[in-house]
Amino acid sequence: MNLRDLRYLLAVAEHEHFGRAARACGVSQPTLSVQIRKLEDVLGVVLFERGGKVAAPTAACRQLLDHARAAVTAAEGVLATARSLRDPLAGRFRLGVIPTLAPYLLPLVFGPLREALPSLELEPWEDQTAALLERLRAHELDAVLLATDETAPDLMGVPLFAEPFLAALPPEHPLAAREAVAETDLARDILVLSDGHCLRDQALEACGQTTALGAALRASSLTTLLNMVAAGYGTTLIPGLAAGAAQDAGIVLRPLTTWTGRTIRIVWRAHYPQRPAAEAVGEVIARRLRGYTESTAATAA
Amino acid sequence: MNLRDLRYLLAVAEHEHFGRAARACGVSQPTLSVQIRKLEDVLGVVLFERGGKVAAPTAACRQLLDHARAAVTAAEGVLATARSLRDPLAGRFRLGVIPTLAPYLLPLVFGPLREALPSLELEPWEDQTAALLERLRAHELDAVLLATDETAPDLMGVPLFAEPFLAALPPEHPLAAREAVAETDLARDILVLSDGHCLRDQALEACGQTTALGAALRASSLTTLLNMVAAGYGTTLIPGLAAGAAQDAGIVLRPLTTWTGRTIRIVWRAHYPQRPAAEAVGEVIARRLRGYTESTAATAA
DNA sequence: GGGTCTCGATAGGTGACGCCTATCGATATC
DNA sequence: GATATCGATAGGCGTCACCTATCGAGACCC
Repeated sequence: MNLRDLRYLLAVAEHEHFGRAARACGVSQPTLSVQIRKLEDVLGVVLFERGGKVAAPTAACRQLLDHARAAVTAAEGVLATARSLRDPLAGRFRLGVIPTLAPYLLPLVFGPLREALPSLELEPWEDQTAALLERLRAHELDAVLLATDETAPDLMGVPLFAEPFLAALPPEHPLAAREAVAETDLARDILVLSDGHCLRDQALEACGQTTALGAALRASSLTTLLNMVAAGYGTTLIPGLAAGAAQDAGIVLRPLTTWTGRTIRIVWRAHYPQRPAAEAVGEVIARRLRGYTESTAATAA
Repeated sequence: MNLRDLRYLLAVAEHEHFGRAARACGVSQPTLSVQIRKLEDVLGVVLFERGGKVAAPTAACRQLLDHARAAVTAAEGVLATARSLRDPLAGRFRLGVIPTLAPYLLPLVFGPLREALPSLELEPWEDQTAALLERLRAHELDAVLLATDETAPDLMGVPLFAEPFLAALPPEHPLAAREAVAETDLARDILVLSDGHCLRDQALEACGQTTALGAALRASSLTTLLNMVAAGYGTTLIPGLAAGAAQDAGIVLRPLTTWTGRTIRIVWRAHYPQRPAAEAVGEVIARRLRGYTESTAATAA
């Protein structure tokens, strides 16, 4: 049994006439006769009483019509839904973003994304790199924004923009008097985020060390870290996009004497079929941040 | 797009694996790969993300699954319903019966019919011959029980039993003293049913006349007629199966000197596809009435 | 790190079947 | 009785779903 057969069944039942039903179906009358006959054989039920003025649906046929109609309607639902899903730049797009980037980047790019990709429903998800990659591989995210460089054979991605690090100092800190700060100068009293944040490792590496002040001071969020710096507990490196938040917290920012920073990439599964969507999202973000990267690079120079 | 394609779609989505889904569908893995690929082309949507450990349904695919499931379920509903309707001796059977027969025959045959054809839901419909034939031709009845002999090219039927006529007399009527009554003796004061009842014409014909007592006395039902006879307004001919009711009304019954009666037939449309059901119903009625016809014939003789 | 296994895609061949046109037989209509 | 209509049948044809065999990519494992 076939969807086509059911369509034929419905047509003949509606027109009560093989010829007209055939015309409605766009086939010849013999075709319809044969197919209905086969359907009757398959079902083991006589569907129409022929020979009178009309081809009258039998009682059995009438009992089947509702099911047949439901099947045809559902099948058309498949086609209609598929048509509405056809645009790869439409639908839900779950984007993972690391916590040291999300609060500062998303407000900048939400507007441009909505404007450039109006049918794409962006659903941000904030988590640390490892968790994001796990969810990405589990098909629970469509793409992620990362600040690390590692590659994997099952993933691919493109860099979007370079984000400089800035020295964050309490106003009364001796280094605050300088125009620019050397990373190694921060090493003495640098505060870092807790384990799992990629920014933690990057800040430590920039300062040329692998341990920082006591674990008790490890902040679990960048906001906490900024507040701790503002309170005079130490210094830190913050990503450039967080500059506004840092200044709001009463922190002095200084560029580093040699440019240091991280590169933000968008990453997706190698087999991800909606690659155009991921690339489009990345493109919008990169375009929005293009001017920013150049200006901060100029400031740091 | 095809029901088969939707079944394949559901299978792959469920197993998240082409090979296992193919085994579940009873086809080879290449078949499934090709068909899914074609379905993706038709829908314009990528359904599965291949290449990882599993063939993961895409977001678009998941949105289509409900529709696909509904279509497949409805199609299976068609098959299941058809299976339950396959027995031609099952289902609703609308049987038209003339009013001078129905009240006396149906109580006799209901039991045997239910016993012999337990899956047949008998739905009686009582009306006069012309109305019954109209409904029969309009497919609103499956068969009718008639007492007339006319045939039509679009109808067919078989005789079931012969029903004798009996003279119905008021107890004080002069003819009540005789063993048997001649039809012509009844002619003087015979009462008949109103227009449209076949029994009216048959009674008049048996008496060799075309008009009866004044139109005002024409009864619209056999029960009324019997009550009028019992009240002494005149005589009449009644069909044998109504004998019990007539005696209950206090009427004297006498056989006719020469056998006279009507033949009850079951009639259906020539193209009626459930002919076996009609024949089976007729057969049960005929068998139930076989002894009856012989015994009354003996009585009359 | 090269052999092995698994998975899905591809190639080529085959049979089934849905479709067509032409025609028939039956029935209704004039 | 001639004509028109309706559904069934016959014969031919092209598509397509299916198969087996094979490939290429990726994971796994001594």
